[in-house]
Amino acid sequence: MTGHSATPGHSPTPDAAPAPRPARRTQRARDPQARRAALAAATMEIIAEAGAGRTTHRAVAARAGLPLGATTYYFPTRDDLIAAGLRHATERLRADLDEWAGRLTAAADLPAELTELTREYLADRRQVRIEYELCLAAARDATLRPITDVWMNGLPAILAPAVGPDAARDIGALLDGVILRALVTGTDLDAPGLAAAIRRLIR
Amino acid sequence: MTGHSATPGHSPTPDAAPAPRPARRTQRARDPQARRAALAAATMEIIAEAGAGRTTHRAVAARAGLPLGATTYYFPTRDDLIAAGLRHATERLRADLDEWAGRLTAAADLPAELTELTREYLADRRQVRIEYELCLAAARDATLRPITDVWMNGLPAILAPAVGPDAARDIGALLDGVILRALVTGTDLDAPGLAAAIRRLIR
DNA sequence: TTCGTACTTGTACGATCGTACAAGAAAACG
DNA sequence: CGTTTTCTTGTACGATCGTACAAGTACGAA
Repeated sequence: MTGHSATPGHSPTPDAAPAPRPARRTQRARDPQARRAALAAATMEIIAEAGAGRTTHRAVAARAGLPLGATTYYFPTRDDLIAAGLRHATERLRADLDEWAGRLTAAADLPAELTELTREYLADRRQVRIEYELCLAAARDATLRPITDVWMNGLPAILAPAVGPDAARDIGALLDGVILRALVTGTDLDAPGLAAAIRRLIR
Repeated sequence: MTGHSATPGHSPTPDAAPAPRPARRTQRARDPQARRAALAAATMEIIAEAGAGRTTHRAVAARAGLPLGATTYYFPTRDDLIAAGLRHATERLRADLDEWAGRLTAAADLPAELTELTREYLADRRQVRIEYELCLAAARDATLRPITDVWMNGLPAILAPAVGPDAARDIGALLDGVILRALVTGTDLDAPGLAAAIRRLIR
């Protein structure tokens, strides 16, 4: 994070001499809800790129194109900021899972369809990284655990009606591991191998 | 990381006035190799507790009971420090895996023994956290990937002779996922469920 | 023993951080 | 309309960071 580009249009000299004539200030149109969402989305991106531990108010502000004060107004502490970014990521995951539920219930060959969905999920490694960043953050900070509920139980809940609760849980764990390995090695998914493993777990 | 305890016995006033009389300085006995190892071990601990992104030279120095300059002498940049900590963690993992290999080849019931080993591995959550911290760091920085080799291929290599390469890989991924889920939820392992899943993956 | 190298330690500098806050502008409300 | 509240923005402060370095000590080679 050496030398992050300056936020355009803001104070050119942060710690300068106090100007006795403040003059007029321009503000943009207000939309607090959208602003909060934009900040959460920007935070999510920074977490994916730099990691939760290296995510700062200033980096988020620069990414969102907003002044520093905007981040601290909506998320006063760094913990607030991180939590918002992670929560935003799980909301996106929830949306993905809704699509998964639809395609899986309509699929003739469930293991094949699940494998294909995994392949598509792996296309955006940045998104995947955040999920694991969330896991690590939750492992360290128990107050974040409610956010991980979607991640932990989302897929098993979808699969359980079709394959039973035990197999659903096993497949969920298997997918977590497979995705993690693809993430670390940077390699593509071994689709036939995954489909075969899923079939074995079903029975 | 607010208010980390001061390193004992060192400079009481870091940025003080320059003393014209430096007086005598005491140094402890030298053992560069041991020092490097102690620093790597301390780094590993800090990574487990604070995360790789929040690991600093100063925190490591304080943990090791050494002056700041000791950390920057052996690991000049932060990246060097993190890499050393992660490498140290994989060396410890390698030692664990050697024990795993012995017990697994001697086991009458491989799935049961593997489940028991996993249960024991989960006893030290700090160690587990580092492994996943390593995964995330490697996912972001490709130069760290060689360090992850033990983690990725260690267990499958042990299992392959007994169950074949495909099942070995699947079981490795399943275990990664199961461990991750236990880490995040903070719950204990579902031993019977895991053993059953392993058996299904073997055939 | 002398010398050179490797190591130790304390200190320093500039950058960046979390967080706080005052001054103003928009919107909500009466 | 005026007032109150909410939001915006720029700026500031003290702490901590990565990194560099000079001065000094231990130790192996000669």
